[in-house]
Amino acid sequence: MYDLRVDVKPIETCCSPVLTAPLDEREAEELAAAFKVLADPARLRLLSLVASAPGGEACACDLVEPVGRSQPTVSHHMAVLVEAGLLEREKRGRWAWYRVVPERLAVLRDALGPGSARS
Amino acid sequence: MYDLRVDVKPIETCCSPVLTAPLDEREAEELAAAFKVLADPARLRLLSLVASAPGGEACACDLVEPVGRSQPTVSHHMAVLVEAGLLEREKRGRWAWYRVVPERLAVLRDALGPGSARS
DNA sequence: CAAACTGATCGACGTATGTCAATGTATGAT
DNA sequence: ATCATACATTGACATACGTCGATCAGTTTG
Repeated sequence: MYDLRVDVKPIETCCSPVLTAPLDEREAEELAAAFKVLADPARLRLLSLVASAPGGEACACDLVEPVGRSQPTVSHHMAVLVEAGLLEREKRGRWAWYRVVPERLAVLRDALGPGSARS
Repeated sequence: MYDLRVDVKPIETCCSPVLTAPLDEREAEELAAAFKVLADPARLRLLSLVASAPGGEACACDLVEPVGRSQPTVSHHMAVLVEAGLLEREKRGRWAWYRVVPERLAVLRDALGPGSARS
């Protein structure tokens, strides 16, 4: 069950904070599906690799080696991240370039509660 | 593999933001394990039920029916949440009372990036 | 002590998921 | 056209995980 299109369209429309009110089953399933995407080491590493790449974008060809997985596995995870709205893919020639969608991460962060008191 | 004690002791010591620098395999595994705990609808509902309970605490006996799972399943999920440091358990007589540990959730939220600009 | 109740543990089962090798499919170069 | 490259897709496999029924353990009441 990899149909993790967690409502990628309305990027602000999701998930009241977990601590505010009891979630119903539907809300909980959506939020859980979103967190499931982040609940894998390879995907977290790929996400952070793209995020910290020069220019904010990274070529898939530069991800396979640092993440230590096979090329098909990387391709699989990138597809999951794109489908979840956390990454954008742009194909240039025979290369695939990825960029993070920070607003999407922000939605998940906000679901964990009110903004933190950062120093 | 339910050994999800994601370093429950040093509650502030975890996980540089995903977008800041590339995560190594170890960091990624820890963060992924933490998110995995949140990546289940039943656990999210239990968490939100406890969070929004009067007095900030809830008895396990009041969670089984609203979450729509069997008693053993609820007990299992509560154990996972406690082990991850997201909940505290206190046994009173034959009842088990749970309280959320907001600092723990804050750590995960911060891992998703800098504090958001809430309106 | 016996009975009742709350919650934890165990065992089993079905499904989901991460991984890779093999293969397919565009795109660019010779 | 032919070949090489970059990435996606497929198939298979092992493991992880959510779920429940049955049972166990501790506590309170009669």
